[in-house]
Parts: sequence; C-alpha cells; structure tokens
Amino acid sequence: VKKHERRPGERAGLGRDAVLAAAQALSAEAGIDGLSMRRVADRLGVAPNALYSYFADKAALLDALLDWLLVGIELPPADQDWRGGLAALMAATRRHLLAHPHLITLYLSRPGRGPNAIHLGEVMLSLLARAGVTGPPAVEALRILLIYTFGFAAHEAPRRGDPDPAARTAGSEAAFRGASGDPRMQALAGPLAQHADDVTFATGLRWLLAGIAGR
Amino acid sequence: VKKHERRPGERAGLGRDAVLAAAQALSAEAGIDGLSMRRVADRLGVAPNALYSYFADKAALLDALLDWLLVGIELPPADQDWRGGLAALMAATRRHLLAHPHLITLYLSRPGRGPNAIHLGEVMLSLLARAGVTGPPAVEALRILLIYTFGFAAHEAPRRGDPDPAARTAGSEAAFRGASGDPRMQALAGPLAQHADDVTFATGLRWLLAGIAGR
DNA sequence: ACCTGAACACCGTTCAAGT
DNA sequence: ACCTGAACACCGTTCAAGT
Repeated sequence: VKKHERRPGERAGLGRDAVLAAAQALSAEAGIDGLSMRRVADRLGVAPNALYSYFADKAALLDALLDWLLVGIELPPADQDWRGGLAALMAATRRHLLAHPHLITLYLSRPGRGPNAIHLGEVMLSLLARAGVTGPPAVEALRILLIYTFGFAAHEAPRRGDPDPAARTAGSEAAFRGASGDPRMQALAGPLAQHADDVTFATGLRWLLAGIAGR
Repeated sequence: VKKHERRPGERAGLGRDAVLAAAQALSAEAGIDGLSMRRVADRLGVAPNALYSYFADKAALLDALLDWLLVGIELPPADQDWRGGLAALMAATRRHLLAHPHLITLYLSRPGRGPNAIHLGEVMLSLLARAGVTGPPAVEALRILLIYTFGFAAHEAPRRGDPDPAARTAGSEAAFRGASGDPRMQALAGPLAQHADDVTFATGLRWLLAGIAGR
C-alpha cells in the first residue's frame, strides 16, 4: 500500500522469488479473485508494470506460482514398499495442496510442466517401477493417481479456509451437515468434515493402488 | 455487438434461459477468460446492467450456467447391472463435460448443488444401492467417482478445443507426443491422444468400481 | 418489472522515458 | 537492466431514472 520511499532511479531489487512470495501472501489474504498484478505490485511498493520485468504476463506468473507451491512435498522413506510409499506420497501431496486452498483450482486447468511438478512425477514413476509397472502403463497409473489427488484436494478446498467464497455458502454447508443452530455442533463440523475427508481420500486411493497392483 | 433496434422503454424479453444460452455461446467462442457480463449483454443487444435483473452477480450466473450444462446426460438402460450402469453413466458424464471444455475447470471449484447436479447424484445412488452399497459408504463412493470423473475431464480439457490457451501450449504438446514436424503425425496426434484418454479413463474407473464391489 | 445512462473503482498490458 | 508515468481498452457493479 505504501511505497517504500525510494529516490527516482533507485532499484527496488525485486527478483522473481520476491514477486512470487508477494503473490502467494496476497492470495492467502484476498483469495484467488483478489490476486491481481496491481495489488501484487502495490504490496511490493512498486509500479504495476514493474512486474513485467520478471514475468511475461499474469498467466506466466500463475504458472510459476503453482510450481513454486509444490516445493517441499514430504517424500516417503526409501525403504518403504511401493504401495505404502505411493500412499504416503499422495497423502503428503494432498496435505501440501490444502495449505493453499485458494490456488488448488488452478492446477486442474493448467498443464503442470514446471520443474517441481516434473520431479513429483519422477518420484512416482520410481515407486511404480518398484511395483513392476513401467512404460506406458506407468504413465497411465501416474496420471490416474495425480488426477485423483489433485481433484480431491480441489473439491474439498472450498470447504477449507477460502476467505470470501466460503462465507457465501457457509450457511448451507452447516445446514447440510446438520450442524446448524448449536454452536458446539458448528465447532465440531470443521474437524469432523476434515476427518471424513481424510478417510474418504484414503479409501479411494486404496482402491486405485489395488488396481495398479493387479496389473 | 449491434443493438437490436428497440424504441426506448421497449422490452428485450430476455429471461434467464436466453442469458444462459448467450453466455454458453460466448464461452465457446472466446473461452473462459472472454466470458464477461458486458460481452454477454452485448451479444443480447442489451445494456450491461440489464443482466442483473436475472442474476444477482456474475458468480450466480456461472453457477446457473454450470448446472444448465449438466442437462441431458445419457442415462444407462434400467436393465443394466449396477457396475455396467455406473461405468456407462460416468463415461457419458465425461463426454458431456468435454462438449464444453472451457467451462469444466469451474466445476471443481464450485459446490455443485444445482438441481441437475443433484439429480445426477441420485441416479448414482440408486445404482450403488443395487450393488448393496447404501448410507455413508454410498456417499463416499459417489464422491470418489464424481471427483475422478470431473477431475479427469478437467485435466484433459486444455488439450481439447479451448481456443486461446490451447494455442499457447500447442507446440510443446506436439513435441511431448513426438508429433512435431510431420503434419501427418500432427493430424494423428489429436485422435490418438483422445483414444489414449478414453482408455486411461476407463482403466481408472474400472479400478474404482472393483473397489466399490469389494466392500 | 424490465431496461438504460452514467458513473465508480477497479483490471491487464503497452509505450515511451528516465537512471 | 530495472523501474516509473501515463495511457488504452477493458472489467463488475451500483444508483437513479425512465416506461
């Protein structure tokens, strides 16, 4: 909001990472609809068009942001069997995505060819190879697992901490879960729903892994 | 673009359906990013704010549009077994969604409580009941199947007829599939990819149905 | 009830210019 | 190379007014 007080000609010293960090922080506060180039620039104390020194356009910034959010997904221990390893990896991926509920939606509509997305795919392929699944069938299994994991996270994201849209449907959600009225029930609704989500996610994942094992 | 030549005070006679039809046609031509209230109004020969007589805001229009697109999904024959029926229904749903590739993304991020979405869920529940799956486990299975189906369609949509974004990544897609250069290979890439998608979708679906059967 | 005119507060992006 | 000023062509939405 407030420019950082620089003399004319003085550099702000942004860099791509600073822009991405600002964009992520902004989306956490204002949601996906509040994520604009101008507001990111504002947050950095910089003119709107300054961002175009680092990203060709808004789409390029979003692509970079999504890949940036995949950094640091917990990898399963190397001595685990392929099935437990894949289950742990997909669960960790879902948890990681849910840390940024506002941005999950974007993943489904974008290619996902960033370096971190590719690395995740490679780890999955090495686990599948240990199951004896390689080549085209491995790519097929990988795709199914990724769609399930990202789709699941995208589907439960609106129920999570999305600031504005959540408020819109919060009432019907509570009613749907029979938790309207009693505030103690409402306090339980969140954790209860999350637990149900965890169980449901694990169930579908188990079915898919059983299918992969049966190849 | 051109107003329909009405005298001042004369009605345009829009109605919700006319607005939805215009919105759908516009998104087919201009993609999701080209779908604006002003352009929908323009297409109807009406002032931008006239739409607010029928929809509270753009989000309400989008919600109605998504449910409207679920109309007419092919239902499986009543004498089919539950497994074949569910497989056919989910395949028909995916095909139906892919007829509007530009809008699929929106489904994942929105609740989906419209009348048509609810009807689809009821048909699924009745098929699951024939498999002996009812109550909470049925809701769990339904959710997993829907996430898989919608997620899959959302994931392959960008490869389909999305006008602008497709052009952006068309080159890398062709290279990825090893179809760069030779125009005969490029002509094959589309149908080939679609066939691979069909097979992959059916495979994952079979795995999930096997899991449901094993309950 | 349905629609228009005019306005408000925003967008993404480009171009020329400054250091 | 990095950043600013100013401008362009857009947005969604609201308010008052007309029929």
